[in-house]
Amino acid sequence: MSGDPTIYDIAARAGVGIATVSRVLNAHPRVKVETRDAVLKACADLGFRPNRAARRLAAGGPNRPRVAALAPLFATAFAYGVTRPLAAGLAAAGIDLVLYDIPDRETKQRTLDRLLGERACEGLVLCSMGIGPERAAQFAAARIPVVAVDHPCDGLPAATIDNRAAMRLAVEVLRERGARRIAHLAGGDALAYRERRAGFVAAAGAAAPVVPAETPTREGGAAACGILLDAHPDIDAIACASDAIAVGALEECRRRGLAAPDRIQIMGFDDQPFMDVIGLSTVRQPVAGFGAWAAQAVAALCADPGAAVTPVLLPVSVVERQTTRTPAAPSRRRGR
Amino acid sequence: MSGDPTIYDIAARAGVGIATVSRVLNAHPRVKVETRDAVLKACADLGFRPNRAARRLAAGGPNRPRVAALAPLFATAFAYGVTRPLAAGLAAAGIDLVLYDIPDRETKQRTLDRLLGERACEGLVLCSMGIGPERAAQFAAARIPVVAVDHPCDGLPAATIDNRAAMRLAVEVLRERGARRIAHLAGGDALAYRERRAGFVAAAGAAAPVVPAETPTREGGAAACGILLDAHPDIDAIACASDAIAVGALEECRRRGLAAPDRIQIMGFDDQPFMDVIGLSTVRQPVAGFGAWAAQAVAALCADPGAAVTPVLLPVSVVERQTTRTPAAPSRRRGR
DNA sequence: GCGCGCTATGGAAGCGCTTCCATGAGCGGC
DNA sequence: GCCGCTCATGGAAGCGCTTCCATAGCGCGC
Repeated sequence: MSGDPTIYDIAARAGVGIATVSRVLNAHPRVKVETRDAVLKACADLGFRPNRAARRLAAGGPNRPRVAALAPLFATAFAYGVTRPLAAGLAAAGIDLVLYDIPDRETKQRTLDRLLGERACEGLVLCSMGIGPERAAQFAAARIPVVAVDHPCDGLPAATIDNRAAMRLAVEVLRERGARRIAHLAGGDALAYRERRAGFVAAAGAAAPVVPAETPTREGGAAACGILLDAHPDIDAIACASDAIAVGALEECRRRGLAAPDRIQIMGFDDQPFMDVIGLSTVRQPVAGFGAWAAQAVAALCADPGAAVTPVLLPVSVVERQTTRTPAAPSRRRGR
Repeated sequence: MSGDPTIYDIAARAGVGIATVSRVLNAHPRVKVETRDAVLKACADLGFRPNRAARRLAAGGPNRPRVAALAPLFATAFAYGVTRPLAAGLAAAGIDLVLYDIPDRETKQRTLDRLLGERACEGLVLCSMGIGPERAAQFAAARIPVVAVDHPCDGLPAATIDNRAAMRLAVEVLRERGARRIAHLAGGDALAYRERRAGFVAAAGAAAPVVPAETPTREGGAAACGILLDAHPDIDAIACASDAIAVGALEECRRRGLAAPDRIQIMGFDDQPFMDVIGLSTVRQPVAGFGAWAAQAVAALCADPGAAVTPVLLPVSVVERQTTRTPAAPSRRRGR
């Protein structure tokens, strides 16, 4: 009786057989009320908690394959677009999807540990996050295929966008719309943000101002925009690392009386819901494409661990709205 | 060998013992390469898929309690606010959270069936959805506590808001801001939408126009708003059943050249992210309160099935922004 | 050439539960 | 008052896997 109590402990304490305990726990008829109460009391006394694994094993039932998806589900609306097609694709392949919200690094590690330790899944989708080589090796050893989305990861098949090129495109569009002094509001240390920053520097030159936002949020964007404008009042366009940052910047500009797009143009990144209402021009991410690719890739790998899954680079496009100037030509979108 | 293959089948086919099969599957060292390959080949040939439950049972390890949360995770940003505090509260109680996205009725039933059949959780949180009495009985029989949030459900402890009163409050605020002819853009058949509609009718009178949106989305809102304005051009305020509907209505009004709030006032419901940027006045839901309550309630019930959990009615407040007129008094918010 | 230690492997004992089957007790009808 | 029933219950056999322990084979040193 060291460790958690089992039905044997309950049976002993209630003075009945284990079969009876099982009947009580499963709400079978044909158990005398007093027996039932005695068992229930014993359960309560001992703090009994049936073992899920044992129940499932004994009860039989199908052993459906399961894939876990880790993502910062509620940090932005990014998961909106990714998760739906992922769930749909996996359901079509007869695979269950379990979602884990990963707000921070520590949660990520804990979740991965648990997934590995409990052998809780047959496949893994990593959204907007990477794992180290040791982790990858652990999953390989456990024969659990892993695919990544929105974040490349050494040795893992991944669907990504070319963040550098995307940011270069953003700068190009701003230039074509008449911008002369373009600045960048960068995100944090995450790979995607670093790449966007590198893309900006490549396109706008090392001399162009770059201010990192404390956090990739509206507040962070507003604060960074304030710093930027104080230091470089002549800026006439800002390419931002995310929509949230861009909205913060837009608010800060409005606060200072700088009209967009006439006095200053602003470009976001992501194209989250409602950005069209806000009128933010932005770089649109292929979120649904990420989800669909991940579903297909992980399903293939689950079915056959040796399957060849090709990494893909999904296209982005610039959606021009009210925070950039109207193009001379009639086209409203630029793809790449 | 009827049914799924087991390690015995693999062992037989590869001409080895089951212990060796297990070693291969768990990447133990000390297995000759050729033996390993033979086992792997047998696995591939037979389409072997280890049984998760058996692995966990045999491997031992902790049997952490687990709560499942069902919600339309990605329909709106509602889950943003609910899930975070829910996850945090459960983590503090040592309980794992598993999220299930429920886009439609069928998925709900399928998920509940599976949860019940696989005894996959020790507790359930229902977000924005109800279950029938038979379902509730099934969970009661399985001794799985269920709590509801944002949607009352017979016999289940729930955290809700008073949708009727909330909508009445919205109408009152609009009136105080000078509205004379107030209309309602209703949502669908969901209980919350029906109650909001009833609250509107109670406050505005049976003669006040009500147009149901085909879907509680921007598109649905815009279309319904068009119908409303065609039929009642003299409307000077719209109380909407959701923010999405309100944004659609706002867009439609702009399209028709009706300025908000001067010509027409618009009130949303929810206070989703970015509504402040859009400037939408709206009824704010206590989303974080829902999550926190659910965590505490279900944790208490898991620990002690007999625990007394009191249903709560959480307060809502009206957040006045740019789609309603500036109040004469300096206060910007009204609570209830 | 024999024994030792090491490696690769098989056998078997559970993990905690569900459930089939058997047992015993109580009970109405003849 | 005995027989055949039904009802409540206990015993034991797995569910498919991991892992401890034992065993067989083998190369090496003396």
